[in-house]
Amino acid sequence: MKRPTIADVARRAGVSKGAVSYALNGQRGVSEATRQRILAIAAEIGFSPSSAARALSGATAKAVGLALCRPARILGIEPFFMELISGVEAELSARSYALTLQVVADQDAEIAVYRRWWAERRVDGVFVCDLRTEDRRVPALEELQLPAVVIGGPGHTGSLANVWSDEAAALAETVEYLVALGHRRIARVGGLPALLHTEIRSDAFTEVCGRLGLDESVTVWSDYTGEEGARATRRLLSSPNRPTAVIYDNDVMAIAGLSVAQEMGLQVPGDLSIVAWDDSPLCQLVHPPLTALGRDIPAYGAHAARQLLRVIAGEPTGGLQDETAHLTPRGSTAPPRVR
Amino acid sequence: MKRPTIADVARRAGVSKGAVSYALNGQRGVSEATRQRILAIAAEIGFSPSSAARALSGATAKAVGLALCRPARILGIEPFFMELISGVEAELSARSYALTLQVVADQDAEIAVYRRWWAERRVDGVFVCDLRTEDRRVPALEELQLPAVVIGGPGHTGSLANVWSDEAAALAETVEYLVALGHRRIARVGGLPALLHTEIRSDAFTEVCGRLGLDESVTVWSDYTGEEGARATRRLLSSPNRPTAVIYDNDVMAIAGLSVAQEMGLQVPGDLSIVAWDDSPLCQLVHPPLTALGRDIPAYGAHAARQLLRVIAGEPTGGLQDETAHLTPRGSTAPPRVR
DNA sequence: CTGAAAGCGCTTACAG
DNA sequence: CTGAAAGCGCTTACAG
Repeated sequence: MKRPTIADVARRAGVSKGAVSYALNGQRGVSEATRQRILAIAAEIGFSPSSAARALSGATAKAVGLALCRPARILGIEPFFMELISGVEAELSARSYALTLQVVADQDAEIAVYRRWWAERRVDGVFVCDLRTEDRRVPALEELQLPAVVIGGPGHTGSLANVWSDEAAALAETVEYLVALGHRRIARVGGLPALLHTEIRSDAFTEVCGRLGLDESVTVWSDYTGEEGARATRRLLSSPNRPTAVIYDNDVMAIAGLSVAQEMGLQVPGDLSIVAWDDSPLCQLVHPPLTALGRDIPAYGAHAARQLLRVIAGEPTGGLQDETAHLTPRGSTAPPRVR
Repeated sequence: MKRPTIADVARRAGVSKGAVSYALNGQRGVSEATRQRILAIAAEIGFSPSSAARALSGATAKAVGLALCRPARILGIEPFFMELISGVEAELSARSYALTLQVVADQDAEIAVYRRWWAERRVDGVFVCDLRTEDRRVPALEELQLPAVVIGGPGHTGSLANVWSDEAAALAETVEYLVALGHRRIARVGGLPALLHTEIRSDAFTEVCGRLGLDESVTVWSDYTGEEGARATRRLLSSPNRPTAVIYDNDVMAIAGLSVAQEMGLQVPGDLSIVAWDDSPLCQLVHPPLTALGRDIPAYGAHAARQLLRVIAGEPTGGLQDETAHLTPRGSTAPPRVR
């Protein structure tokens, strides 16, 4: 089946190829009546302009890129990324932009992908996830002048636009809630320490614990996997002065932690309260359902996409603060049982 | 920063653009020494051929498409898709192919996306997921002559190539294992009935239960969500002659089912054995860990990608059978407690 | 083995 | 408001 070209449309409409181009792109240069006739013919013969030809003529590629730097099993189990992608996609496809996805092994590979995409003119811009405090991707993208939006922050984004959520405030709210329930020994199982948002949460945890005089608070580090979350929980619950509440940096580790508590014969929430960051349907699958910090991740992705299209269009764009995660109390938190 | 073009490389190397093209694409027409010199210069100035120009010149777009027809929250919670994508991606990027992702609302929208991709020459081929018994996408793709690989089957794929796994055998093995443990009343919580693989599993379930004389077997339908899985489980466990074992069509429903059993005061596995399809890290997060049917999903994706590249290359390609899921017994299955 | 040239299908100044 | 034409950066027959 031969694909229709702009020449086919022009011939049928009895106009020049230029006129068809103007009509399709909503440019002035054709009368409204002609435009309508051209659009009708294009629809009739199923014409869509070749993205290659369009990109080559200096117009945009109508595609943006997302590189993900996580192993397959983590990508699979974390609902976060797929929800983010869904939201990004919804916004992009409404504007006829395609999303190009690439899984990379490390930052160097990711930067190489950006360079290739740029050289190939394959994308008009990119999203940057999992920002680090010293992130080499930021200067690399600045040097390429490839439009980019960082999904994260605030801070450490150089001259790049970003969308972010106030993680410090969400963490403080959580600790205050646990203290209000009567907890004093609160632990936190953190995610990868190299990630900026982990650092932001850690600093906030230290700050709020200091402010509230919780001198037995402790943070242990993990990597977002269930295995590590379970191990960290075992360590915490084996200490002589074990915590009465644990805040986990993601849902997967929280569920693993719940399982460990049950395995060690502890009642949740009687002996141990559990809070999960990243509220997802997973949190309501377990028994008891987990108290969790959640926000609308597809919307976050949609906002990032809108922001990136703005950068690509050359509009002035800076940082955009998204909603702060809110706490949904469920069965996994309660006042500590007196021992 | 100006992007280097093939002309820049040609000028530096003192050869024609054609020679550079031949050198880059491994074609005959340049001496080996010249080829090496050209490649070195290309690497030095960071040249990658414009994908747009390349696609326009009749070469391939070096991109393939994947349309996903599931709502955001299901995509997020099912590890299957992200693991599949990881595997697809690994294979594609090794061959310098990009993956274009689009989330669609229904089959009509998906077909429209295929038509647009085809008209735009945006992709060289596509993957088809979630095959149905009467699937309109198959004739649509045949008509477009857009290279495609169905991830699913066997059967109902028309003239399209496919990769598939023997779900019937895996189901039979599971039922036989439960019967060997002493179970006679086995129930199944199925996924969406419109999907071919659900039908294949259902037919296999009926067949094996008939063969083994399990006349109290029952299947209830669900939609892969935890909510529906929980509801189906409540219904099953409330019946006077409740099953002693339940097989779930995905991990999420199985975890929800475990939670419902615990909530109803039943011991797992003493009062109820549970088997999950789609073994994923989730199955090991809960207590007890779930006996599950698993296989290597990233590898499945990689095989699908290799198959699609073969179709694109015009090589003869038919159906490719992937490994059959195998049962990993864990703590959620045991002989039924005598009542 | 190498070079000059046509052509892919668009967009966009430039004339009319 | 419309048409003819150049040009984007490649690939690939066609001559030499």
